[in-house]
Amino acid sequence: MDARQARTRAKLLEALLSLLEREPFEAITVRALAAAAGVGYATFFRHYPSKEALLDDLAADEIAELLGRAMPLMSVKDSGRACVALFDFVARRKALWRALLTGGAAPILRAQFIDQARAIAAGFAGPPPDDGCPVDLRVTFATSATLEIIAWWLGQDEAEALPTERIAAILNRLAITPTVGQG
Amino acid sequence: MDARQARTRAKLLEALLSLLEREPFEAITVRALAAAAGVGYATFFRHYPSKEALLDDLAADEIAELLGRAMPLMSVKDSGRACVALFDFVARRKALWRALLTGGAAPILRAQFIDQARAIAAGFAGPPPDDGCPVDLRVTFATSATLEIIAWWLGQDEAEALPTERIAAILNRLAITPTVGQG
DNA sequence: AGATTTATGAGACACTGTGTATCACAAAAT
DNA sequence: ATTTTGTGATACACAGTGTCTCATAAATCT
Repeated sequence: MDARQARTRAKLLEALLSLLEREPFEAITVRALAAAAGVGYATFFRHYPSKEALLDDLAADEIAELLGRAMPLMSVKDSGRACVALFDFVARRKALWRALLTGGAAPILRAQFIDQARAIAAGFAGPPPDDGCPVDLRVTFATSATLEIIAWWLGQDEAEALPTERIAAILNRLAITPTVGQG
Repeated sequence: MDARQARTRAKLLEALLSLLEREPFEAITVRALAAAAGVGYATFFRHYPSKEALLDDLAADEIAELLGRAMPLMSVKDSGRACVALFDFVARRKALWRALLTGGAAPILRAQFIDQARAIAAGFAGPPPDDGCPVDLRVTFATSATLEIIAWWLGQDEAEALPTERIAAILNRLAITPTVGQG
């Protein structure tokens, strides 16, 4: 009887996704979540030990897909293109990412996403420059710029489109160059 | 009878500071806090409506002092110097800032600090460039680089000193220049 | 189809943490 | 010395988590 289990889990994931469009993660109680999924309260704990575990499950899917899209671009020496890929990906579930990345909502997942973005940036930034700085500021910049632009965009109206190509050009010029500064 | 009240509040602030060195903000219960301060549980609520209010109080002091130090430097067109001022300030209470800025510990205060740092950076960055990018990436970079370096340093041993002058030079060259890129 | 697993729904329960109210006591102020 | 006011201790209502039990419905197997 795996079909029923899978269906219940799908209902729970869907319910969380739906509730996240209206309220932050912390404000969602397991009872409300179960009710929204049309599932018994105790049933929830038969599938996930806690609310966070459900979020992790959701995030794992999301991040796995993110990796699948960004990875093929990591060999290309074009940071802007990878950022555009990130934008495109996030755009597909704008409401979800708004809930996840803005506000002090879900620091767990936000930290996960930042780590992921950092790893991607580091991947195609290559070895760090020997400029005496303890952290690779090129990676710092690529990551923070990407996140900041996404955050800005998440706050805009639905209609607003990202000026992705222009941003890509700026990032390519600024952030990921063989050496920091005038290169 | 103001002296007693002030003393109690001081005890509470001190206790929070002390507890933050051992556990994240969320893990600290009001009961433990009151006990650590040698104060009755209900007494806490006579001074602060919630745990967050106490944190806000602590943050307000901290940020006010931060402003007093960084403000005088905002007219100077030297981002590195302001960053060094930030470093020096954070260094005075390393344990506190480690608890506040690292991990997913206290997103509220972390967000406050980031906003503050952003405002400072924007102050001496001047008007944003008209490069079509919706956010001022110079500010983004100055803020994130400063935070990242601080975060790195907070993870180091006590003895480790920040290479402030070198970082200042890098920041001056990279981030806050009249126009983005090759200037 | 009928018997047997197995997931589910409903509700009760213990536990923890928050925030409020009460009362007696101690420390100030007059 | 008396009044005022902050404090400590305790009890309480409330909300949310995670566990448990039991009857029921669904899926699997013969």
